[in-house]
Amino acid sequence: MVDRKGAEGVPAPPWRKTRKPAQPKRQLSQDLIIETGLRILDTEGLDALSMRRVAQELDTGPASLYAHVANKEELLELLYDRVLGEIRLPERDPARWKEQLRAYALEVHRVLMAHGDVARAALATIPTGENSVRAGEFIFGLLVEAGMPPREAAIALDRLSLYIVGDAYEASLHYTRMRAAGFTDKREYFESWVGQIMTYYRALPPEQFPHVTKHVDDLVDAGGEERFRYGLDLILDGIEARMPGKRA
Amino acid sequence: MVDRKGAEGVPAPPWRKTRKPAQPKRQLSQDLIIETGLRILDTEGLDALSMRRVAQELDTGPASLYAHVANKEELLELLYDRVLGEIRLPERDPARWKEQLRAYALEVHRVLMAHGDVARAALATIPTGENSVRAGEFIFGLLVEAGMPPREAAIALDRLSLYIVGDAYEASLHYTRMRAAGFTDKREYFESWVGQIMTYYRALPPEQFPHVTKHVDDLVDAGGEERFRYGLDLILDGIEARMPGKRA
DNA sequence: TTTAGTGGCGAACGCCGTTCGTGTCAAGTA
DNA sequence: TACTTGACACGAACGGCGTTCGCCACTAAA
Repeated sequence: MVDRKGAEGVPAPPWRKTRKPAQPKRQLSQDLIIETGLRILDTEGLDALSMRRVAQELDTGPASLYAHVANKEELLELLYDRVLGEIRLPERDPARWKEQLRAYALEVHRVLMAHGDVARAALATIPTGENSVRAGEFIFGLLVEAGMPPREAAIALDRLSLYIVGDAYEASLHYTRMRAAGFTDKREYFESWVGQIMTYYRALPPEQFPHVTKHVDDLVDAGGEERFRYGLDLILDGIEARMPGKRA
Repeated sequence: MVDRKGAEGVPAPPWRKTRKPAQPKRQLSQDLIIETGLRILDTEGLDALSMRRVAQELDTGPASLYAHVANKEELLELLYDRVLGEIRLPERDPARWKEQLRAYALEVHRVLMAHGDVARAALATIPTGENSVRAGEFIFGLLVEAGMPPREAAIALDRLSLYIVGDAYEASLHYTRMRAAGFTDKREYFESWVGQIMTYYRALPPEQFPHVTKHVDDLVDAGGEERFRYGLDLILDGIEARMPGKRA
């Protein structure tokens, strides 16, 4: 009551707790919470994303968040959909469905990877957000318009999504593990952790595991992007083979 | 020091706490802990699997477990490998590699599903346990002996594993969600939860989402096993197309 | 000026994983 | 037989979590 703008020049008496520094305390809102959550997710990872942490960032207590967000799970869903909002979809062209499907998959993968840990929140969710519906309409429509029976197109969409998110999820686990171990450099982490595994594999009895022991390097090599593309093409080729009108 | 066997006839003074009832207190061991953990995982799900819960089941405090298990993560890895121990592998026959690969995938999937939630622990792990190495040797050897270059076989193995575990993981999330919502019957859950989603989808503006709104039933139908097989065949066909010696 | 209503949030509840220091007892040694 | 030693067991506590309850300060209406 006493702290008014005009009094700013005079220091407040020290016994009066500065309850609210003159600033009008910017309003909480779901949007603000989401943005803050996303920032934490990007810079500190999913494990650091607690309601308390978000509240702290907003200079308040955790209880305040529950007026705008039902619970943590809902917050994660909102975060996921926010991230999905970053994917850009081209004009649909059923004649080039395979090409477009591939580009879409790579785009989603890219976006998920760009937000390190969000995939870990994603897999735990059944997508109902606006942006994920939009993406669903794109893919599903593409396949249907290319001639695939709707039921089959639905399954194909589901499998493709599972693959994309699953891969991103796995990658984010490595990322998390790396951070937990205190590494900041990918190369360092790789050499430390993966090195251990390689040593272990090499120490296995060769008569019992001839192939594994002989090709440790190939097995253990992370090579993320290449692996993702390989599996993606596996799936796309499979879909193509099942597409009616294809030589069949 | 005072409680001796000979004094058993005399009731202990009430102020002396009966520290240890005569029973020799069966020994803790890593194996016992794993079995207990697995039982909890099967009957109550991953969310109920805490160190405290395991300890309670063993009539002790959580601290006691740490003598046999480094931490919770290690316990989960051990649980996962224990479950993998249940998969049965046939004699390897490279001539029938595709058939065997398919059977293997279905077997692993079956075992993971049988232990409801274990897949949720699995995806968070880089497999180093004895049983997972054994499985790896089987698949990898099969592909290599069928003529696939080792590097490619390694990637194929990786992608296939990701798919299997990813699908089981997703299924276990539904399972968990179902339990959390208090349903015990699959049908009930399906109709309640999935029904909501269908209502939501149907309420979307048709001009913006023509395909999704028209085929809600196909999109939302869970149909787990069928979907898994569809994606599996997608992948296997893709691998076959890349197998040297195939017409190619 | 009083009142009613509402959003913000401090404090607390009951969980969690993990650690520390002590208690207990069996086996080995004198 | 008496003592020492070492390994195991574990109560208690630490610092974190998600979530709820009920009060408080404030605004808008009367």
